[in-house]
Amino acid sequence: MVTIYDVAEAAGVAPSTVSRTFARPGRVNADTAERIRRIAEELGYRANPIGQALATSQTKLLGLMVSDVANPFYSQLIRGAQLAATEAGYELLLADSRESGTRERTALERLVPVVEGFIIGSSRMSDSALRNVAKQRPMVVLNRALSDVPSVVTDNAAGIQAAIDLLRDLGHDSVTYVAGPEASWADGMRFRALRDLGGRAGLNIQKVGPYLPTFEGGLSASRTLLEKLPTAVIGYNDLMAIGVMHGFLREGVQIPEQVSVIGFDDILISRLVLPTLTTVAAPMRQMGATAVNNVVALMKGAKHRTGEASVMPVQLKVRGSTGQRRRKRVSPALGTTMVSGSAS
Amino acid sequence: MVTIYDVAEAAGVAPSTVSRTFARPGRVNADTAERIRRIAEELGYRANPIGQALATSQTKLLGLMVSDVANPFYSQLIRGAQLAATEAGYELLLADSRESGTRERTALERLVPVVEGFIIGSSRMSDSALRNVAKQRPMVVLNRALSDVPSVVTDNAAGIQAAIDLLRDLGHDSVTYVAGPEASWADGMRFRALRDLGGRAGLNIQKVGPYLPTFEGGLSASRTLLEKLPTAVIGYNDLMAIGVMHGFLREGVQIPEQVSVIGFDDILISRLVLPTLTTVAAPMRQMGATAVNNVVALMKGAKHRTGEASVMPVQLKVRGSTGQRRRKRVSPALGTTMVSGSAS
DNA sequence: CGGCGACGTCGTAGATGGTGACCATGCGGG
DNA sequence: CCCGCATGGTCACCATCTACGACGTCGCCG
Repeated sequence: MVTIYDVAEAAGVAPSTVSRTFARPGRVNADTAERIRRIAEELGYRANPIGQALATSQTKLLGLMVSDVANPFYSQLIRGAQLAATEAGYELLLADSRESGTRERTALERLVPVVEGFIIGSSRMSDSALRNVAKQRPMVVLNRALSDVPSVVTDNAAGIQAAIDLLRDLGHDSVTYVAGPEASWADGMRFRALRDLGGRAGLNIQKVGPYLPTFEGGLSASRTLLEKLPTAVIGYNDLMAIGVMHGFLREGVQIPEQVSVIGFDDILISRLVLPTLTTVAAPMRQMGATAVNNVVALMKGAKHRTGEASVMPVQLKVRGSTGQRRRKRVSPALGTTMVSGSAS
Repeated sequence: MVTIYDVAEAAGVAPSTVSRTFARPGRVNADTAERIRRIAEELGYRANPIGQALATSQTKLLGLMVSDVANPFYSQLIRGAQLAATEAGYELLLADSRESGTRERTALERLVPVVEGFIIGSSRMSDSALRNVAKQRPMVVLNRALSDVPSVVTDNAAGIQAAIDLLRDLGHDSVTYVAGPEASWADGMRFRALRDLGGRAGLNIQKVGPYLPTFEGGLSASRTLLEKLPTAVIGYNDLMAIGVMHGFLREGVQIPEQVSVIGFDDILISRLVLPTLTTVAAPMRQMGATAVNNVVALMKGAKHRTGEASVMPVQLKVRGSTGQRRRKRVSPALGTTMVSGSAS
């Protein structure tokens, strides 16, 4: 490893001068700077980020904690965060809690001293633990509202409302929610919104779960659901909704003829399965970017206004998994009907 | 931040003693160590990884470069690498080249000084550039054989052979390969294996591409393919194969009745689309773990034997996207037939 | 019983690579 | 003549590790 000392010696200047030519150009004579730069180039000098980190306590590293890297839900989010981070001159340190609050905690403990700030996507930790971590470093949480801690969330209520409107228009009068992880804030939000808004709309709301927020989780849920055979199901996320669909199809239950299914997130697969999945889409990419930009702003000293969260708009993508209610009695209060959506 | 100096002062010992109690237990009296540990605990002391890194040049960080985080192909690989890394006491620094050799290079430049070793999945850089990087740090490449540089690859030839056998058994006499990125080593391997082994088996081999190794890439490819209407298609990876299938289905081409489609990797989606995708499965998780274990071994001083690569076995998963050839003339040389596989 | 060496324990000091506050020098202008 | 500025050197500091050496104790051997 060639250091500033090597360059300094070769150039006949003091180490600090070499440091300055890179760390604060302009602070050193243009000619000398040029010469030093050339010699550094010849010697193949690269500033050692660790030395810099120790001296300036800037690692140029941002942490991103996800609950499951393999979950396609995070694909675009990570991508968006990546882009924004690179843009801001930061590298992303990715950690995976694998749906466990404990693992999340230990991973965090290793991350925190190394990164300048971080983002926690779908935390499985308690509010207080989270608040505690936030005291140590600038941080932004995703899919969770937490006073005192800046957050980026999707408009769950709006998504649920759109889903309710669609289902009512299709003649449904009851909906079963397939719950994801109990520790997930978004899960609670979605179910409560469904219960409240759905109740207000005269819908009968049921709930099964919790299940793992994966395809397998949805598959398990379908076994329970097969006994009740609801006419409409809303899943915590797309992967689960798809698991439910597969469980139904495997048993000969027709979708959307017998059961309508709606998911959350609009991951790529939702457009690839058959029937294609109706889902509440969130701008994941922007979400990741917004989160990164918010931490960076925080690191630059921006103050977080308590209770304020970035709310990302959602959009209901009506596809092939939802359709007119056909089974059993016809709902007395029938809304305006619409064609069984199979468009994208 | 509480440092060893704070602990040392509180315990009435020299800083070096505190350092030793944590860095090399046993080198300090058991009682003193106990006392220091207790005081450190009380003060909430955590060793600063950056100071440690500077002094020992051990960052406990491993780099993992992928060509696209959003590609589900990497999901299980990343997961496997994660687990193995944690197991070995390392953290994973994930970088994304977004299918660009240039981005890969610059990202690498930022990673290299920080990590102790790294893994490059599906590199888009040249062999020489790669060899150059390998000189700086222990590294393992994935899906690429490179003398002098340890690598972990899947048995592409065996996978292709299995695909060929299946297609011949189903009565096919020509196969079109849908190529992925030109810079992908695996792509070249797969096509060459298909050309050579396929030729030997009396198959007529065509090729279209290159296309992006994504769903969209496969969709584009399908537009070209629709003109030729081959009876059998092998895609560079599952995502492309699924893209091709969708392109075909959208135009009313039936799968597998009119065209058989085979992919590579066996990503989750392959089991979820309809028809389910026949594909060459690789043990991605083990691959990630093996790669990590290999770098770690390398870092510990293990010597790499030139030309030697870890070859992961593959397995052909026959599903619903392949079937008996029906269109046009019947092949003169008909192998042993087998039922149109719709099993898992 | 005295002396010497080995060993266990811990402190001192320097090293890691880079930064930045402070200071010294020299020059030009008012 | 003095002031200010541009420039570059000196040195302390960031948090931790470690080679070396000091010191005391113990045991062994003469």
